[in-house]
Amino acid sequence: MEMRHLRYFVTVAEELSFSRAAERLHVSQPSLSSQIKKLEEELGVGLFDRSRRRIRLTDAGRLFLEQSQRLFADLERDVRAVRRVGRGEVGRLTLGFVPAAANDALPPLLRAFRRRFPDVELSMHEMNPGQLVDALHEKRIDAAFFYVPFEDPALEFATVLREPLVLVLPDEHPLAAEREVDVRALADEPFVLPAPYRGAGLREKIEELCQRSGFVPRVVQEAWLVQTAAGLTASGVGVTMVPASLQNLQRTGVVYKRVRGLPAEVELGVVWRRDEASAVLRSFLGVVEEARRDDARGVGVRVAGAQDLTLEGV
Amino acid sequence: MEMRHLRYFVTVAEELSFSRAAERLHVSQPSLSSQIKKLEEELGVGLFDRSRRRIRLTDAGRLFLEQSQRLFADLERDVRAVRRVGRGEVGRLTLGFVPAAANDALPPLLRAFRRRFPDVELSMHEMNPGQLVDALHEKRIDAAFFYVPFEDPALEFATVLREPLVLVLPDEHPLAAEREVDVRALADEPFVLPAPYRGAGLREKIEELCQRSGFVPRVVQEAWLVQTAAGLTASGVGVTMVPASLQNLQRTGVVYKRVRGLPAEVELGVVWRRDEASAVLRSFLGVVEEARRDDARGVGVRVAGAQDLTLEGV
DNA sequence: TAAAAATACTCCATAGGTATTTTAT
DNA sequence: ATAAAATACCTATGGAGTATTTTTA
Repeated sequence: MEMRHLRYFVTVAEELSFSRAAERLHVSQPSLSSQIKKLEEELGVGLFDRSRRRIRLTDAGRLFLEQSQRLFADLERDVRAVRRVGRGEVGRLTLGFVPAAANDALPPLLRAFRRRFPDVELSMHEMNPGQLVDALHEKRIDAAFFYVPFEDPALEFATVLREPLVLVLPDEHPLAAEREVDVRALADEPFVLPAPYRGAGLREKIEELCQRSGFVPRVVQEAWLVQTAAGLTASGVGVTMVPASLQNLQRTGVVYKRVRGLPAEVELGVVWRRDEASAVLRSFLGVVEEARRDDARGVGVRVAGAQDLTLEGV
Repeated sequence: MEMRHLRYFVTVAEELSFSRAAERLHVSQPSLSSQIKKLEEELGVGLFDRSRRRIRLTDAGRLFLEQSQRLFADLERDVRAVRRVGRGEVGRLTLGFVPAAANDALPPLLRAFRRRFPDVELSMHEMNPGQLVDALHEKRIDAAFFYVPFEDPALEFATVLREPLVLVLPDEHPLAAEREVDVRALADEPFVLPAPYRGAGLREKIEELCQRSGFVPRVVQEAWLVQTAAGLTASGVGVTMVPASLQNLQRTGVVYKRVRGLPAEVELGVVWRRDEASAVLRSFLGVVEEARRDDARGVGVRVAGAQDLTLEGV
């Protein structure tokens, strides 16, 4: 039995006329007759009573009409649902992120995604960068937000937010009086920095930037959260560096300073499995990409804005 | 979209291999690939992830697999139900009958029908012959039991039970002493008979039989039920004639006598609309026909049996 | 390199069309 | 007599086959 047979049958049953049904179906009346006959033969059941001039449904035909109509309704609903899943409009997306991402980058992205894809269930998981990489490999999460670049043959990334690092000093530190601090002044300072996570954390980015400025930071203390690092700085353990957006945490006892001569910025990225084909993930990456393009109008604006706010704000 | 596409898709999804699925479906692998591709194009949705050596279902494919499997299960169930209706194994059958039929003919027929077609709902309606004919024409009932032959171009009938008429006499009637009564002795007797119903009742049969014996019965009283007629006979209003099976109503005050020279029997028949094609009715008529054939082994046995029971019993 | 899917083409089964007959009112 | 469905026969679309290439592990 083919769908065609059901389509033809339903139309004839609705019209109670082969000729009219044939017209509606854009086929000839004999073709229609022949197909209905085949259907009846396959079912072994007469569906129409042709003994009178005007055909009528048999009891079996009446039942089959109901069932076929329900089948088509179900099928249409099903196809719609499948198409939505295919377009990544429904489903589940599991995201991991480092706490710093939740501060500035994530909220507008999630808001935009929720608005465009309200039927995707979001599941958010805060972890450290090492855990994020493992979770990606083990498919416990679909995408992760942490600091990039991060090289892994199985993973792919895109930059979400680019921002400069700012120096965090105890407020009674000698350099706290300066408007800007030269990077070379930091060579002998004791540093509080995040722990390294096989290349996936902020620690590696900061060390690399310092190295490009000609020194290796002397780490006296490690802290997982940048907030903790700032707290330790306030208590005088050492200086630290945080992404500019973290200045929003108006912590007392510290001052934020732009660093003159620090050559680059850190990039928060979204990372996913290269071979992942999930439509929901594609939807999400689409939203990320679009947000990135909107911001591109002012990479400057946004980054500078954050930076300015920073430097003036504290 | 055709059923073939769904069948093919389900098989590939179950096997997770085009080659194995093609084997199971008895088609070549390229045909299968091409049909699946068409399906994906029509849906606008990728159903399989072919990027790895072993194909996998996409999220949309996984959903579509579930839905297609459910569709096939539904369809199979539906077809089974339609076939049952087509064979007249389920449905509703509305029967009408004259009270006399309920006495002897109907119970074994209904019992046989119920056993063979337990899922047909039976609805029984007791009426007089005129009402039965109207109910048939107006399609309020599917078949009726009353005395035949009955000529109506729209109706068809079959004999269910053939039985002789027996004479009912008040027990102190002069003829009550005889073993058999000669039909000519009845020419001047006052008769209590059922009312005429446009040819559909017992009245016409009895009158016809008497006429063949050379007299017109003098009807002094009409009674709808033969039971009533027998009651009136007991109170001396007149004599009557009833089908032999009615003697089972061992009424006091009357005696039943075989009539010598009465040329024929009356036939209880089942009557239905000639153009009625209902499978349930066909089922019922099939059971009736089979019972008739079973009895045929002894039309004699049954009729004679009833007759003997009659004549000895009272 | 080997196994599996995709592509290129060829063929034929059958859905569909045209002309006509049959049927029911 | 007429409108509608069935029948007979022909056409051609597209499903299926064979041979081959492409892809992935």
